[in-house]
Amino acid sequence: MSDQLEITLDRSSPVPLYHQVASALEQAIRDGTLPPETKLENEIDLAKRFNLSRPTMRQAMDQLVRDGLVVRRRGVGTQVVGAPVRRNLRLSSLYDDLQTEGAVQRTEVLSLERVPASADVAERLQLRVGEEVQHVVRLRSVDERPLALMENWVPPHVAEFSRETLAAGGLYNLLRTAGVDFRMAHQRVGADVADARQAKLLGVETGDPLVTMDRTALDSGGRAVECGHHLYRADRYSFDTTLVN
Amino acid sequence: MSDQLEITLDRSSPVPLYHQVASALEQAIRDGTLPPETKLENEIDLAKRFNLSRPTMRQAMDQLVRDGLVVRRRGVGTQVVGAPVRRNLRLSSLYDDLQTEGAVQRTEVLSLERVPASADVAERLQLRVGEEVQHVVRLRSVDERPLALMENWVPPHVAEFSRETLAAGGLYNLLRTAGVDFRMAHQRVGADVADARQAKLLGVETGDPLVTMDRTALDSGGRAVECGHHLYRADRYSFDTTLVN
DNA sequence: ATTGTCACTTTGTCATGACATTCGCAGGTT
DNA sequence: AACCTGCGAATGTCATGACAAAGTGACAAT
Repeated sequence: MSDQLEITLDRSSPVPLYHQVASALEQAIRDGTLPPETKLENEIDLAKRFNLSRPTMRQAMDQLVRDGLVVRRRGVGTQVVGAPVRRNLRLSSLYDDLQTEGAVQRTEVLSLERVPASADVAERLQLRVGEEVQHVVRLRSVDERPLALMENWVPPHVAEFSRETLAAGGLYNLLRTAGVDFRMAHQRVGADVADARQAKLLGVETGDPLVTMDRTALDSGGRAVECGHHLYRADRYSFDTTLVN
Repeated sequence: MSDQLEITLDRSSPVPLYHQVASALEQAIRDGTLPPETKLENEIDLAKRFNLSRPTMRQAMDQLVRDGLVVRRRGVGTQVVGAPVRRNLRLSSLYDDLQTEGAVQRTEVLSLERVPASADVAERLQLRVGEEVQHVVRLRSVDERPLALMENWVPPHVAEFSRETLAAGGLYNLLRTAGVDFRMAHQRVGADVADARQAKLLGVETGDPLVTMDRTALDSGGRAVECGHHLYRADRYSFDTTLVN
């Protein structure tokens, strides 16, 4: 019921107050300071406690709700969810995801060339069929074990890159430093089985299951700047999501 | 740039204003009234036009951003995204998803029994291992072609059901009428290959790829009320998501 | 014992006002 | 011609205030 949370807010920081509060609460929930089923104080009192207005407090709670950490009920209050929460999918690309988990990863560029856009790629990137695009195939390994076979297409007017820069920083980082700022991605997850070539590269047997992911990334102008078709070893990767009403 | 949108708001309706506006705009975008790349009016003027306050207008825009329909840039404005947008994943269960698309579907209950909870199920439903749960296996077909093999577990204290009610309305509808109100679900999507039994039921060959989905649904109290392990034919089903910064 | 009513609490919705931050552009300076 | 500066425009953040709707529990009436 009551919580002796110690949250210090920095009003001069460029990071918004609602985000500071939400992050602090998220951490408190994840590290057990606020155990599952805990009933939080009401919004008004919480806002008062942190010297915030209620809209700001609500904005923080909204974020927690969207991330699947708490549940709100009108007339009742806000509770920490009962089931353990997995970390959610983000628009950060696999590279960041793994890096933050402290794993040692390596990316090998298998191929980098300019090709005419296929009908599928042209449609996803809003180009004309046959227009030239950069095509890169990479193999990503974690702890020296292959994990993902990634195929991506980028229009030349978005950015140009080389094998070296690609292997070093990950595609998204590279594009970001080239001035592209991602805002959004549409993503489709499915399944397939490995053919002989894919199996050899990924270190599995032909016919083993693979998770497929097709992603189209959009920049802040709403234009498609990159699309990709990725294959993951099904025994070592899956996609988590939280759905909220 | 300018838009001659005809949106009529019903201030006496129980559905919130921001939702009315967001739905109207979403439809305008999907049906082409607001084509891709269109620059919307600024928030202030839009709010004025609909006789709304700016926070309410912003709340509507927020929803469009989360659904991946528009992109906002500070100092610039709001644009409809350039790439075609697929409809997003919702907490509605497959039954509703397909029903709204007008397909003819049939659900066959293959098995319905009470079993002791396995370690995995117990953890997902926050029960003790060995505690009794209802276990149901269903085969869902669309247009007489099998699509999904679904295995679900529900604690007895949540709801009781029979083969008839299950086949009729879908699991989520059934639980809803039993007084359960879903708020949230955690979901993991992966891949596997069909074994002989699964292949026979789904009408594919042994070794064909399947999309796997493990979902745990929570009610408004944040307690787990249902979990499931589903298998979908990879050639006929996949999961779409929109990721937003 | 059941039902209905009422008060209270808490979240949901909406309005108004203010200032900060960022982007794009025009115009002037070097 | 290139660079810098300042201005306007648009979204981002935050505060205050108010009422609505829904759940909970106590109490009274049937």
